[in-house]
This record gives sequence, structure tokens and C-alpha cells, in this order.
Amino acid sequence: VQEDKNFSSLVERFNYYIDLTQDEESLLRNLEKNELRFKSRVKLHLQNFSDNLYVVKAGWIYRYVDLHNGQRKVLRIYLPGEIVGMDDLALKASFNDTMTASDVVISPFPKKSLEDIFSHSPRLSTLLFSISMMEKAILMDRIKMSGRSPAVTIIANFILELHARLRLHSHDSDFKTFEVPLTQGIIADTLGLTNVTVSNAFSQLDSDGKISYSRNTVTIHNPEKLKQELAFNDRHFQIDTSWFPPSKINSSSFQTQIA
Amino acid sequence: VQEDKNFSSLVERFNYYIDLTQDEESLLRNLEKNELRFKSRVKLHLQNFSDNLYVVKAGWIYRYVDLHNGQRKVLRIYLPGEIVGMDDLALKASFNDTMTASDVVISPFPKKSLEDIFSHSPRLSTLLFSISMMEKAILMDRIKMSGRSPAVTIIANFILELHARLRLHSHDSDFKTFEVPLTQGIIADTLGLTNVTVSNAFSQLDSDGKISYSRNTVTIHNPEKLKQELAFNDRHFQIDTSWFPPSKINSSSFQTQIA
DNA sequence: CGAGAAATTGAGGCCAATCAAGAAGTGTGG
DNA sequence: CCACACTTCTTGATTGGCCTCAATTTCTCG
Repeated sequence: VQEDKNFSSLVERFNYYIDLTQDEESLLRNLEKNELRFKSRVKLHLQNFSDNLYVVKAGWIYRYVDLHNGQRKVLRIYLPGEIVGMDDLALKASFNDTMTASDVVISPFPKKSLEDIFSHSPRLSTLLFSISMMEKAILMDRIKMSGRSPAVTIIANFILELHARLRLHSHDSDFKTFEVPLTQGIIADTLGLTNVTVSNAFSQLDSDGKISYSRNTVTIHNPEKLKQELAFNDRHFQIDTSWFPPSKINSSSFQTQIA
Repeated sequence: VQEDKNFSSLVERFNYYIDLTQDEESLLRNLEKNELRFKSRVKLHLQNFSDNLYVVKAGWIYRYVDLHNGQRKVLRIYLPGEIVGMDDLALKASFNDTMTASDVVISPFPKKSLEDIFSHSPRLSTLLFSISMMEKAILMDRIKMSGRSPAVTIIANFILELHARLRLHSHDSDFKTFEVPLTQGIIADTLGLTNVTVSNAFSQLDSDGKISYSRNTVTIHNPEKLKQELAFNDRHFQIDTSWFPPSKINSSSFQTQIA
């Protein structure tokens, strides 16, 4: 768990794509000025997501719904630097439940704070929009997979996606081992499979010498080779920033607002 | 096919959510000032989507990829008022193919034009962002479905989604019959099923008295009841606009730009 | 009217779900 | 440090639904 109070997971992530100006950085840091801490495997009884959003500073969080047939479906897993609630931004109310998968630190901020960004920084707005479009492309990749592909392929793709998302924050160029604080049951509910199938798939991937998984630690033995085999598209490294507006901040009232 | 040159499908759609000012309307109309027409069932050899986006003014379009195993996967179907290419906005290049499902009219505009919107109208930017987030929520609904649900349920949900999307443009309060210019093969490729399964599912839905499908015309006999049965979430009617910035247009250079 | 595309219907095989039981891992209090 | 309860993971046998292959009928449009 991150201990540095001044650390901003959003700034780290956004800085990956564009060089943030001081003003832009302030706008982002403004969203992470408060902190909440929670233990692992607890349900978050957050206020309605129509009022607040939550930046994940550290730890893993997931959102799910209970279906009428008794099954549970995990809709999305949130990693550090991602914003819980953004997906429901357009909705007036959300009926998803939220749980922590590990010890977490999150920063709540009111939806209204997004207005600051949209009103004052066209460039940040554009990046925020582009990141969301990228996440949409990833969702489409998942839909591309899910259509009756063999379970082993689905799981392998899922692991590759986690790998790609985590690598943004890793400074290790040979990044192939990471912790996944998820039970196989949660993974199953994410992918629309059963824990039995997930278990079998992992054994097979292991005996095929592709991915080993034990005690919540995953190792992809040859990430590049596996990506090629599965035609996996690593979306996270490529955002087209060529058409972005300049970084000038609109309106002179800005400085006073964030002060 | 829409014949009125001044008709803007974007304005119609956006006006559903907020009352557009004159300036905002001009910004949107600016995206639809050119027109291209294509016949049904043709492949669109458009310029790379990294440069241009396309507003669908009339007709249906779909994008797909050919998978290595010989299967085809339809990634998304575009209806009037939707923008082809927005999903790849963040990508530097896109390798999806595009086909028309019916006779279509589309309006190309350069990606740079989006910058105008982001730079000059925070309120439109926010709406554009919210609509994209709504589409993301819909994608998640599809993922929620696709996890090993019975084929009949998947198909029924798909039909309900089309119904909800089309209703935005229909002024019929008792909207239950509409044309779907898609073959069962295309539907199958959209949902990750086979044409055989789609056919069987439609027969069953028909004999259950829920949905009838013949000659590309769908009738949902009791939309509200079916929505309830399937716990279908109609996302399209509810966008939370409460936190939107005011409609003022930034920068005095705006009027000259769109003149 | 005729040819090609699309939809229907049927038989057989395969993969993941389900059900079930046992093993391994995790956390707690004595 | 161990004992105990609980969760998670593994392994096996059976079942069911969708895919595949294939033949026929219906639709569409020049």
C-alpha cells in the first residue's frame, strides 16, 4: 500500500501519455486530496455513485451485480490509477455493488469536480475522453473473446490484459511476474465461467508452460510470444494525442478555484 | 433514407438530452455538412479512421474483424445519430472493416473538428463524454449477458437493445415494430453465436409469443413485460445532466471559425 | 423465372456447467 | 505452535446446450 501522501496515481498514469503542465497536475491532484482506507475483502458502502467518484490510489477493487439466477457477475476490476464510478457517470443511479480485493486506498471526489476539468482544461478533457475510448476498445476486445472461445484462451487473454494494465505503473522493462489478489471464483465471475473451469484452465496453461499461477502470483513465461499466439492487442501503450488542443488553461478564475 | 439536406441526426439525438443553444447546434451541424451515399451490403473503403470520423445520418452500418480461426466478429452496429470511428479515437490505427447493412448516408469530418468542440464548448464536451460512458455501460450489459447465458436470452436482449436505441428517434409512444436490416448471420457474428442458433432462438421466441421476426421486421409484442422478465436496463433514456457546465461558448474566435 | 443468398431443420460430437467429494490453503484463538 | 473452522482449489463423473456438418426450403432481386 502506497504510503506517500503526495503520491497521485492519476498524475502518474496521465503523465504516461502527455507531459502535464503544473496547472494540469494541480487539477488532477485536486481529485486525490482526500484518502479513505479499507481492508481486503470488504464491501464498500459508498455513497451513491451519482454524487461521488473514487480514484484508486492503491489496491484492487471490483464491482459486481447479483443476477436473478443466483449467479454473480463481476463487471470490472479497478487497478491503481483508475477511477471507480466513471462508467456510471451518465447514469442517475447505479445498482452495482463494490468490494475490495485487497487492502486499498481510495480518494473520493464529487462529480462536480469533473466539471472543473471540462471547463478549464480542454486538453485534459480530451485525454480523459481518449482514455475512456481506449477502455471501450478494451471492452470490445473482451466481447471479441467471449463469443464461445475455449476457456483456456479466455483466461490467457484476461491475464494478458492485467499484465498490460499493470505494466503502465511498473518500471521494470522485463515485467512478467505480478500479484493477482483475486480468487479463481472472482475471475470466473468476471469472465462468465465457473471456478472449476478456471482451475482447469490454469492447470493446462501451466502444463503448457505458458502461465504459472500459485498463491495469487502469476508468471507469464514469455509475454511477447503469448501475445502473438493469441493476437492480443495491447491497447494501453498507444494513445493518439496528435489532435489534442494546446495545454493552455481557460478562464482566469481557475487559479483561485483550486487554491 | 433521409432526403432533407439540413437534417442533422446528431442535433436530433443531442437535443434529446439537453436544450442545445444556437451556437452548440452550429458546432454539431458543422460535422454533418458533407454527405456520402452508399448502397446496401457494400464494404466501405474509408480513409483511415485515425483521420476521419463519420456521422451516420441514415441507414445501418457495422464494423467487424476476421478472426484467425476463420470466424467473423461484428464489433458494433451503428444506427443513425451515432458516430463511426469514435471508439477508435484513442488508437493510432484501426484494423476493423466496415460494411453497410442498408443504404446509408454518412457525413465525414476530420478528427480535428472534435477539438473545436472540446475547446469551445465544455457543455457539449461533457455530453459527448457522457454519451460515450453510456455506451460503455451498454457494452458492460452485453458482457453481463454473454457469459454463458442461454442463446434465447442473448438474442432477446439484443433485440431489446435495438428497440431502445431506435426509440430515441421514434416519436411513436407505442413503438414495438421496426425493421432490422441484418441477416441472422450478422446477428450471430455480433453475439458470438451461429446462424443456426440464431434461427432456432427466433423460432422459440416466436412460439413463446414474445418476439416475431420475419422478412427483417421485428415485433416485440409486449416490450415492457419482456424488459422486466430479462431485467433489461434501458440506458438510453437517462443521462444525468445535473453536473454539466453552463452552455456558454468559450473564446471569441468561435463565431469566425464555423462561419 | 432462375440463380444466389438466407433461413430452416435434423443428426452427431464436443466443451463447459453442474454436482460432488476431497485436498490444500488461510486465519483465528487457545 | 497447534487445533479448528472456513475458504479456496483440485479432481472426477455426468449432463446439457451450442457448434459442426449437411440437406432442404424460402426469400430476394436482377
